[in-house]
Amino acid sequence: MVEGMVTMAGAGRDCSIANALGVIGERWSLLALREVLLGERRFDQIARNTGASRDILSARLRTLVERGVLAKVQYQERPPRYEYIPTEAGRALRPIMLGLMEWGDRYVTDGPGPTRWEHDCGAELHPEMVCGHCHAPVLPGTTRLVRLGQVR
Amino acid sequence: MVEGMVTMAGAGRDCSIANALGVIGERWSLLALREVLLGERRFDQIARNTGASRDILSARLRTLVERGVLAKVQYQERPPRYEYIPTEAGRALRPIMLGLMEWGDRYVTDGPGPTRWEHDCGAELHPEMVCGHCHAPVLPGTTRLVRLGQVR
DNA sequence: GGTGATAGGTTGGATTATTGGACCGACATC
DNA sequence: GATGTCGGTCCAATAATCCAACCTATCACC
Repeated sequence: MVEGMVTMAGAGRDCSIANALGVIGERWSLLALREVLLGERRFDQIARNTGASRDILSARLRTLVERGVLAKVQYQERPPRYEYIPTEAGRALRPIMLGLMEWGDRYVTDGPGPTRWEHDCGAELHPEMVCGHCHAPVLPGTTRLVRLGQVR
Repeated sequence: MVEGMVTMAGAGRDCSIANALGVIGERWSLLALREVLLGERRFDQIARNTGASRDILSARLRTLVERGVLAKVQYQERPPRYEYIPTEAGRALRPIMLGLMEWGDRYVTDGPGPTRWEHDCGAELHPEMVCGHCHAPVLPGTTRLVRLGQVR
């Protein structure tokens, strides 16, 4: 009844990746969020643009609201109409979406990427992950594991 | 028989995020990849550390190999034993995993993150997404949509 | 020779999730 | 009055997932 993904917390490594996926890892969740971040905030439009069936989308939006990724706001009375807007946590997923897009463009999608962004600097956007402190790229050899979550 | 996720390509917006999720978006796929990137490359160990059931994990690893994210390499004969190692595409997902970890630490996990990394510069790793060209942070107001995938 | 451990799965049966489509109430517009 | 929009819910059929048990093969030990 709750959500299947929740059972995931019961075993495996204690890990924020697993915890994050417990919130946004179910099918359609990220695609719904993609639409909201693109500015599509109405149920019907999100349904059309993702291809999700309406009842699953309804369930996903509900969990995303419960978990604080989206907020559901009434924008008119009579008849009551709602829109979904991203919370701070939702907006914080934007870099991850762009990272996924970059990865998909490079390793999955044939031909040029169907969606393209330009940065303020004028260049086509190809995001890169850097250390928040020294701003050097985060490459495999440049990090050291300090502490690892235990397997429960 | 193929994979449920594949049907996703049939509708919705033409989008590399959706395409990427078609490869790595199923449950357990990213957690299996997490273990491989942490250096756990044997089936039993991945099963224990993720908490996935063995048959599902077996299916997920097979798709990840088919799709070029992992490679399955025999490391001994008699009895034949295999290990899973990341391909270039798999290693390219490391920044996304770190981004997910950062997001989970901040918005989902209670208390301090269970897993922590240190960068070469000496600081605890808090990755950040920047423009690959000018190296400025990718903030919501600093990008412009040039082209958007069509809804099919 | 027998027992147990390790490795990498497969099989079966029960439980859940997902799907597409139909349907609904409250309007608004033609 | 008919049709359309919006934000969903409900339904039956299908598909995926889960867990436990089992299997094959080898090695180590006694």
